[in-house]
Amino acid sequence: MNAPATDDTYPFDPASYRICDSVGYLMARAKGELSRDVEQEVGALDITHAQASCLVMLAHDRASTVTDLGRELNTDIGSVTRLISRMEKRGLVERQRSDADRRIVDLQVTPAGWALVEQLPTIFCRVLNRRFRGFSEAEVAQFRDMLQRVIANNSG
Amino acid sequence: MNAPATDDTYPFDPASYRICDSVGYLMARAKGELSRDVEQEVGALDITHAQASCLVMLAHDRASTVTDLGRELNTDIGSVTRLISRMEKRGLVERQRSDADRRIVDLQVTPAGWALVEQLPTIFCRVLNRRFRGFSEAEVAQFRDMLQRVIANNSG
DNA sequence: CGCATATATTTGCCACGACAAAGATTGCAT
DNA sequence: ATGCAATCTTTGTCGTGGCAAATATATGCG
Repeated sequence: MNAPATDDTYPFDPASYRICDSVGYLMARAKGELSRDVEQEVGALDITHAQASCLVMLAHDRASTVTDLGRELNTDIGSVTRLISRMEKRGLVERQRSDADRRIVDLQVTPAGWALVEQLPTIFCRVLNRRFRGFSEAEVAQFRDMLQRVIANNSG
Repeated sequence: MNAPATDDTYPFDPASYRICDSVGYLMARAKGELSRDVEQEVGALDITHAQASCLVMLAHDRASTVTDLGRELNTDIGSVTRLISRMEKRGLVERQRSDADRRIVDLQVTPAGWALVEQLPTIFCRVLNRRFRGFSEAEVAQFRDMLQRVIANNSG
């Protein structure tokens, strides 16, 4: 009962494909629920999920430029530029042209930004605890591992 | 070794939160990779991932109106309206106001749409087979099950 | 030095998703 | 039958993501 249908389509076969039980569909759905939850929670702080992620990355020194943010968050740099512009307008971050390399614009989280950053881990964990209710620690670890394997399978 | 760190923050704790190994981050990342792959593949047919999903839903009779599509794909109905308009302009679907209930607009896939639909399962499976390389069937089943549990955990 | 190449950022354009408001139609309750 | 609530669709507005072009700066090479 665990035998693959055919060899070179294992384990996914177009002939028996049903979108409703496709892992792809379920991934999109689960990620959508998680995102929606976070969006709602951070909405109380008047920011979006994307803005919250950037704030955390900047605050934890995982990024200091829009290019860094694009790489870490795996999103388009042009989008990040505009996202940062919106946050700058709201006084959450500041731009500063680098003297060492004048192509670079360094980003800093303002005190107003920090006030939000401090609340984010709590919010993220609240959402995760809700969504992963019923998961043992081992299951979460296994889930994380599977996600990393999916991410790693990126060539050919 | 399976004991939770603390009771009410189990298994996610803000104090030890690091975005880089957050399951939320990994979910977003993995889904992003999967989506990007599909986007690239269906791009050859000159449609987007969202359009492909709608076509499949309509073709497999899992939806016949924009409201159906919004519910099944878990996205905003207003977005679907515009998405269908773009597809209608391209001759992939047709709108027909229902006689039985004139509020309803029934959607049909045109022959041009069907020509694309027939190629989609193959494309989806190709992407999945690439991304889930190294997964046993049991692992895929387990992954699917976990995703469904995440999706089901939606109240409080 | 002068020039090609690479890097960092910004901007334009389009597609998409969320939210809210508006318009049309239906159905139910009084 | 009238009127009100519910339902279906569309549209406006905003934030975001992907792609490509434009700009500015840096670096390396002759």
